[in-house]
Amino acid sequence: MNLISKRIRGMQDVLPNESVRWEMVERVMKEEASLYGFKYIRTPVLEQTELFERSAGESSDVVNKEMYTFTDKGGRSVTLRPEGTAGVLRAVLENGMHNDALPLKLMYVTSCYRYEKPQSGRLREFFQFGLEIFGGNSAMADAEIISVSKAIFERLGIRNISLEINAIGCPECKESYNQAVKEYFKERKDSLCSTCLERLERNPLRIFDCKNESCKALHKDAPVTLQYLCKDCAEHLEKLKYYLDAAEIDYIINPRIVRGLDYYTKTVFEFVTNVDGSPLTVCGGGRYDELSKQMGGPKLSAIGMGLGMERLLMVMEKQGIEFEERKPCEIYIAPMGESAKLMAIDMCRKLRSASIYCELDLVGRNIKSQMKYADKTKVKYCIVLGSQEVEDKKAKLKNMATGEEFDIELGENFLENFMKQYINIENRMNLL
RNA sequence: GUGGGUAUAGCUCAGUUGGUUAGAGCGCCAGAUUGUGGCUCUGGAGGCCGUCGGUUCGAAUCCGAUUAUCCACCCCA
Repeated sequence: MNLISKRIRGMQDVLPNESVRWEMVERVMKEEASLYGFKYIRTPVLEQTELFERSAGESSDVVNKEMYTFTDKGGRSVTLRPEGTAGVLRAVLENGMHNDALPLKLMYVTSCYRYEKPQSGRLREFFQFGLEIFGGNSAMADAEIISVSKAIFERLGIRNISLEINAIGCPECKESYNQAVKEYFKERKDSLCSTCLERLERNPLRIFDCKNESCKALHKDAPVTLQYLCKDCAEHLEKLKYYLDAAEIDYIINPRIVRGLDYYTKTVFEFVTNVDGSPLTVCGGGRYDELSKQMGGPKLSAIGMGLGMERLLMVMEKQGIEFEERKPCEIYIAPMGESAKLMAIDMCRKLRSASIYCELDLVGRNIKSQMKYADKTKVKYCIVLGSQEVEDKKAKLKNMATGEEFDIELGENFLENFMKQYINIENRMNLL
C-alpha cells in the first residue's frame, strides 16, 4: 500500500493483540503501588526546555543531543519530556503539594521522547512507569521504593532479577570522589580508549561503563565511592542495608553503578536481569535530594524509580511469561431479517446493562458467515434469531465450544430469566 | 553520531545467467446447503517489486543515491 503517511521513525503502534499485555502490566503496577499509598499523577508531555536542562544535567547525553526541542508559535523553547521525574517534581512544587501531608507518594505512566537511533528495546517514544516519594529523607523511604519495585516484579512473574545498590554521596562527597576518579584515570590515560578520554573531562564516572578491555583492566583498582562518603552519607547507606534486610530483600553492592542523569545523590539502585546471556537493567532509580532546590523550590528530599515499559514487556516475553488472554465475547447474536435485528438491538442493550459482553451482526451477513465470524473471534455463546424465534419468543443459546444448545425465553422478562439460566449454564460448563 | 544486514500482496517468503501478463502458503471476502462455525473444494479482492535516477532494445533482477527497517557500538529505559 502506498499510504500518504507512515509511522514516524522510532514510534510504535501497540495493536489490540499486544495491548492486553500493556493493560495487564499497568494494572498490576498501579494496584501494587496503591497498596503502598502511591497516588496517580498526570503531567503534560510538553515542558519548558529549561526544566530538563536544569534537572537532567547539562553534561548528560539526554540533554545534549537527545531532546525533542522546538520553538512554539509564541517563540518559547519547549521540549517533549525525555523522562518522567522532572515534570512530576515541577508539578509538585508549582501546586504547592509539598505543603500537604508528607511524605507524598506519586506514581505515573507516561510517554517519554528521546531522539536516538532506534534499535531493539529502544524507541524514540517510549513509556515510563515511575514512582516518587517526596519529603522522606530517611533510608526507610529508599527501602520502601525498592520494596514496591520488587513486589511489582514478583507479581509480574519476572525471574532472575537482582538488586544492585550503590551510594554516590551528597554534592560534597560526590565532588571529592569525582576528583579522585579523575586523578586516577589521568595518571593512566595512555591505556584509555578514545571515548573514555573524552569522558575523562566531561563525566569521568562514565568510564566505568566502558567495555573496552584495556579500560576495564583499570576499573578494578580505581577508587570506590564508598571510601569517599561523608559520615552522613555512609550512615544513610548502612541504614538502607539494615532496612532492606528487615524487608528480606537481597542485594549486592555494586560500586560501579552510575546513573545517566546528573541529579542523583546518595542512594542509586538498579534491578538487573539477564536477556540472551547479557545483563539488562530493567529498572533504575535513586535519591535526588538537591533537585527541588536546583529548580528553585524549597529543600525537599526525594527518591524515585523509573522503568521502561517496552523493555519490561520485552523481558517478560523473553522469559516466556504467560499473559492472560483478553476476555472473549460472551454472547453473539445473529439476527436474520428486520424484526430480528430490532430484537437483537434490544437484547444486546439489556445484556450490556447487566455488564455482559455481547455483540451482534453489523454488516448484514447470512447466518453461515455470522457463525464463521463468531467462531473466528472466539465467542462463547451464539443466539440465532430468525422470524420463527421472534414469533415464538424462544431461541437457542449455543455453546460454541461444545455445540450444546439451551432453550431460552425472549419475552418481557428476557434479562431476568436469562441471567438466572445463564448462571446455571455457565456453572455446568465449568464442571465439564 | 559510527558500522553492518534487509526492502516483492495484510503476514511469511519464492522469483533461474536481465525477457513480455508478478508467484505460493497463510489471512481476508464470497460460493458449494436460501437457518448454524471448525474440515474440504471452488472463485474473488488485494502489488507503481520502498523511492528517485542510471546502464540496456528490455530491470523485481545490474549500478548509484535516498528513505525506511533490523542489528551492533555510543548512550540509555
